[in-house]
Amino acid sequence: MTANEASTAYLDRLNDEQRRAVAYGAEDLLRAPPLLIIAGAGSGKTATLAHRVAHLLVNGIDPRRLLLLTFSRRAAAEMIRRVDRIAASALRARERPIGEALGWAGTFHAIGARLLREFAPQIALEPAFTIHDREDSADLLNLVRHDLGFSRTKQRFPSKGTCLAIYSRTVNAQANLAQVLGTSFPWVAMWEKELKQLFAAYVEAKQHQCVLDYDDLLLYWSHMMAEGAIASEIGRRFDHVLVDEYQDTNALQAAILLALRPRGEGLTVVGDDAQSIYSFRAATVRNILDFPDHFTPRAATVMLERNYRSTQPILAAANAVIALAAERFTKNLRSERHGGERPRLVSVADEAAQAAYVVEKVLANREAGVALKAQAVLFRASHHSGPLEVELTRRNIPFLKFGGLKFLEAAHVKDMLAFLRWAENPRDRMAGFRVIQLMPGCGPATAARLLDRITEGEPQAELERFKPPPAAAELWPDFVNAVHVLHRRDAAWPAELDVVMRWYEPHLERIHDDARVRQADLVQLAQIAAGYASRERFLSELTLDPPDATGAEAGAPLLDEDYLILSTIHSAKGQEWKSVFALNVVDGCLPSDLAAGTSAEIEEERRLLYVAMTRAKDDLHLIVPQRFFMHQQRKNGDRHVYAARSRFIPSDILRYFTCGTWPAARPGTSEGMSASGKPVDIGARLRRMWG
DNA sequence: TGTTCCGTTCTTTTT
DNA sequence: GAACGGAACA
Repeated sequence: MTANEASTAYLDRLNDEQRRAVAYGAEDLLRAPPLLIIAGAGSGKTATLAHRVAHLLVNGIDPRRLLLLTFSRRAAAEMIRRVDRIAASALRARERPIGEALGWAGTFHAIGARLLREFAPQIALEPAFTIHDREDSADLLNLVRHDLGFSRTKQRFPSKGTCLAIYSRTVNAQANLAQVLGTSFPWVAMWEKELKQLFAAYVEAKQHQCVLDYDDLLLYWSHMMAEGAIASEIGRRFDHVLVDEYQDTNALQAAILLALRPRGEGLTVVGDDAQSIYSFRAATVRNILDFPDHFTPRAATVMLERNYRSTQPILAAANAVIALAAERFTKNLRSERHGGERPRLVSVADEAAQAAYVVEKVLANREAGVALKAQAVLFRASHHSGPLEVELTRRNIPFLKFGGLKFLEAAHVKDMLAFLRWAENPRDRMAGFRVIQLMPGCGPATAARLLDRITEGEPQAELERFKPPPAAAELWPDFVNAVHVLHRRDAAWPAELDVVMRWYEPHLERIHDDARVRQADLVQLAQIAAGYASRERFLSELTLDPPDATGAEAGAPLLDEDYLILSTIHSAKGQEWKSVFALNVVDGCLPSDLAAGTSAEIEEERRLLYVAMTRAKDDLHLIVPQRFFMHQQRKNGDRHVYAARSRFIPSDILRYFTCGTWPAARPGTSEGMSASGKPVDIGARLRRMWG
């Protein structure tokens, strides 16, 4: 079908700038010059990108020749859904959803993994490689650190987590170690020589074990793109490459992209520098700023500055917050939605009162017809929602929490996955190391000894021949048997998971007192597993796209029900809700005092608050607990800390907010609810005199 | 020699 | 609340 037969009514729904972005390069869509779209919060960014994709498809671009790089799997799925809808209205007589044929949509890491498996033979890589998540990588690094004797140094050597962070930043920022230590980790700079040695040994260990970590997926891909023949083969596969959330990509990802489209033809990137919140992952705003100048002639830029999401007062407050940023590149957004109330800045006594406030307002909203799903509670760190979760559970309010992935980090889930990964790749030493130590009486030394034998000899024979410690003798045959069943692939997928589960059950009960609770997680794991075609797909995709939400009741699928959204601000990116509550808008939480080191870090925290505020459509509440609980204060132990309103909301922008305390001091005021018998908080009033 | 247990330390955000 | 390191125990 050609464009002439298709309806272009979808273009009429867009504003001028959006339409320009969507139809850019119309003269010759196969050689469209590079395009940068700067899309402010709520400016219809996703819609614009989806329209551009649909527009390309409607105009005859083959969906299989389109590469769509998104920030998360969720974003990719949403994009495909929208493209389908738009294309459907344009191509009336279509047979099946055209978006489904968009085979190449996903994160940089997921696409990298897929290309690497395919091109493995050409780059001397074992195609059955397994992928280490962050914890696995840190554990392996720790083992290597031990072997090199760095765990027994006189002065304290950086922890495994710090080592991994240094390694990761060096790789992703494409910088050298000394540079990274100097700017980001000055307190461990004296270990440069040892770190270099450690990383060399780490790389060797990974290669020996046929495992790749997250960074390797990009690093191998990038090196593969340096090989002219392979690079042009991969580049030729795609007519168009579109990248979402470009402000949160790093130097390595930019290098891959440029290698993929050296002249920029068919390249579209979308982002907003005011929403860059991933510099801790080495993302750099330079990618988006320098993009136009990478090409001759320069890439075209389209700015989307009309906000369709938030009411004018909400946007005015958000603009006021971001206007105080030290450095900005985009102008203030204009709201297309007039009327509405100013956002509320609410003082509450402590975190318990904060939870009570949220629950009360959320329920009131629901009474007024706003579904729970249309309301979200956002916070800086995953554990900030703890007291609220308790309160929601107590009052039987269902919720879904995004961010702070605890499901895959739970020991029992990791145990099961390690068993599967070890079967998939017997050289994956970390997996085997973990599994063997589940047997009673087997510690690190026994596990290492057995793994050495397995690597040297015939794995199955060595496993049978091995003389286990007395404590493990009884359970040993079952163990050997389970390993063999999986290794020989006697049971089909996902039945293999049952085999592992049957083997694991007695160990679960022996190791954990709360085995029953954990058992429920494993049932959920089995449900997830059933959705994947093979063991290999399950393992890779679970590592790269972990389930990002956890519910109140483990396992209960909440699909049709209504539920409140809880989310870290990071995980809330790209989303919107009618009502938004931001927790702990106090110094120490936002900005987090862990990120208050450099001014660049502070600026990123400011953008975080901006991102949180711009998620709201109609109704926004920023909550300021006067007192909150801190764990393990240095020397003094746990204690309550008196907090101040976030420095990102100084007095001179308070006029953009409706300020108040809750519960209200006197009945009959605008906030007046349940003031029954509460003491009048004179102190709070006095503080407000200066607020 | 290797495992388990106990006390101490530190706790962000995520592919 | 878990993760690490050292000490007691098999």
